[in-house]
Amino acid sequence: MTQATDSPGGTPTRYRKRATLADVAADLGLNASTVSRALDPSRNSMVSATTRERIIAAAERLGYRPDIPARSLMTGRTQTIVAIAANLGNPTITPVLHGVASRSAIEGVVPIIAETNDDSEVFVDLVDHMLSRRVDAIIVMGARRRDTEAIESAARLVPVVVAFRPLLGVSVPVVMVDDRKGAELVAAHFADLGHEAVTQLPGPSDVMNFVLRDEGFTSVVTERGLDLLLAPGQAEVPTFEEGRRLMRELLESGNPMPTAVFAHNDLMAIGAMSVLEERGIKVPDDISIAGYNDMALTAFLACPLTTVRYPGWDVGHAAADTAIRMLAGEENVASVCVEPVFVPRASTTSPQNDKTRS
Amino acid sequence: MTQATDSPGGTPTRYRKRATLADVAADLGLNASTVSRALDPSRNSMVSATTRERIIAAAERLGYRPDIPARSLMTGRTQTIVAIAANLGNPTITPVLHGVASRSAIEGVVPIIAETNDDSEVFVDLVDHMLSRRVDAIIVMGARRRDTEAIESAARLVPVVVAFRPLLGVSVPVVMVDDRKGAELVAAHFADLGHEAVTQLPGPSDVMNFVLRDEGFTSVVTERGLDLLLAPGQAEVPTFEEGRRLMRELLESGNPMPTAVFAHNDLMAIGAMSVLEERGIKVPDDISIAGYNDMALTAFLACPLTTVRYPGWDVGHAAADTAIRMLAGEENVASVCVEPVFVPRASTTSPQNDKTRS
DNA sequence: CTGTTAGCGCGTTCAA
DNA sequence: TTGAACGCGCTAACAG
Repeated sequence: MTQATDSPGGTPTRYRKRATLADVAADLGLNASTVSRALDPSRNSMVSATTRERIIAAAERLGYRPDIPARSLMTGRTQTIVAIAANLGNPTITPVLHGVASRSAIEGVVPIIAETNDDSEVFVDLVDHMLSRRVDAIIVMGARRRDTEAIESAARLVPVVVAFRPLLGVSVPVVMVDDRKGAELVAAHFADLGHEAVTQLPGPSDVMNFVLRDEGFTSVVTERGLDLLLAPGQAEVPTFEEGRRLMRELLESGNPMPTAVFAHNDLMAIGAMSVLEERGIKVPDDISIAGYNDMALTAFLACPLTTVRYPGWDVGHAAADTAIRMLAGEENVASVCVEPVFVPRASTTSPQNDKTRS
Repeated sequence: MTQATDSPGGTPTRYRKRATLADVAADLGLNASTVSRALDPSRNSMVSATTRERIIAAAERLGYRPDIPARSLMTGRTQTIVAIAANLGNPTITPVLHGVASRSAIEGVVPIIAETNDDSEVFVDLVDHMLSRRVDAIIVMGARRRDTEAIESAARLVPVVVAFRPLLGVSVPVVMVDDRKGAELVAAHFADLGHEAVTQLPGPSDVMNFVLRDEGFTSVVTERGLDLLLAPGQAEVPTFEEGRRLMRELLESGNPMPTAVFAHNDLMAIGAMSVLEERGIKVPDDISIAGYNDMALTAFLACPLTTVRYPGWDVGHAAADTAIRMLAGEENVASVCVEPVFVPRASTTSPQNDKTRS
């Protein structure tokens, strides 16, 4: 069986050719148009009940399947939207994709999921490729500031929605969580617990989420009269490793130590805690730590993490909904802002004593 | 701006029409075929260098993008493969998708990611839909036993690869991790630690992974002469909640208690540990727990989890590679089996005393 | 109700 | 080296 025999000389065709409308029509001595009409729910009333049934039976028998790319050539729609993420390894993205898929399914639209690895060059190529595929709409979930131009450019051809990572000053609808509010809740929590010197481990400032978290945290900390100690730097990428690095730098800076630290996401928080544990510094007794996102399992860590729940599913659902409404021709579709939820756990408590080292 | 004005009565066309080959050709007083040739790297040698450059410049200027669906009508290829997962919420799937994307990118193939929610009806519909979209290949990552027929049927039309969740007796290549081996390593670890009475919290038996884990664990436990206590039942779905349920049932069964438990995945293991903690039973002192998959963060749990690393990226990469090779016409493409890695952590230790309750 | 014709955008084939 | 004609599978528009 090393040689296929069904085509004399060329590439062996091991796969069955699919039946077309013409095949079904020929089988019944009908015209392809009639078959097309009989098989389309919105037009099958133009076909007599008897021939319609014959057609349906024949289509079934011959294993007919509509050819969506061919159809899209006429209709201009591919029934496809694409969600472009920065990194599928980010657990926070999963519920967002889930929400997108859920809303799309209702419309018979299929989401394509693509990944940029946070590389702007990849982003531009990917958008270009997706336009070539004639996707009906694009949901940009991995935007950085420098991607604005590419987004505006794509938005002249198809509906584009920015979600997950917001972007300011962009002319397309944005679906986001109120990260400023989420960070404000963390700061208020620190203040309520009686902390007086706090700091943050900031994420990269070209991702708007982290800018908003910074702003929200800073504003409430200032308002409540706490000391906002200088951050030890900024993460290049918001990962476990970078959380470790920033916490190490904080400890080794020789600056006054805070009694509470807001890490801009859970992974960084966990990285920070791992450094503290290595050095015998107790969380939350010696230092309180809060994260952001409420990743899976943060409730089951050695020290369950105080964090802010990121309602990813809702974001994805709203993003797909927005795209689909634009696709339907709705004008001036509004941006959407979803509320985060503060989740206090064991990693934060009142300051135990004044061993703030100088 | 509530009314678009560029089309008299119909739907407002707010989006720019894309340029076609014919547009570029007309702009230059050339024929579309020439433009087509000039823009295809494999045929542009048939065009004089000067006109080629004029064409490339004009295409750029007019914003020409190839229309992939239209092209697929001629070539029969859509440059698309689909990965069908049971549940994107499963963190173990993410690296697999990552691997698929990574291998596909090399080929210019774009992976579509779809989700069945472990519903066989959805699975069948989805496969049907993807065949309608003329995807070039299908990677089935969420197969249950009852899906075999649908898989075989699809495999007559396009290359199909089963991955992640293996399926036995299927005529298509399977890319899997040696779960039997992984479970054997867990059992051997228990035996080496001196445990004498062990059991497992099994996942659903219509997912082959769990059958293999059961077989591997059972065989080594028997071989090494340990008591294999009756499992408290079987999880409907391999989740945190089901892990809790099984552990509760084990504790309340009145049967002799094991000193070590193998949960068929990490989520179930963590669920089980949460029940033990509630009841004041210490892990690993009173009871050892092992999981499977090495999910993110399992190293940072209250009690870091002994587990088996699931090399998801490799599985995804190999699955895409297999699909692409089939697509290239390669015959009798072989199945692939990737080796798991045992990861001992703090949740397992030697039995501390004989407080096995009767 | 059904058939005919045309064309979506592209690549292929044959001619020039 | 370039052009013209055709057809992929489908739907839209018009005839009958």
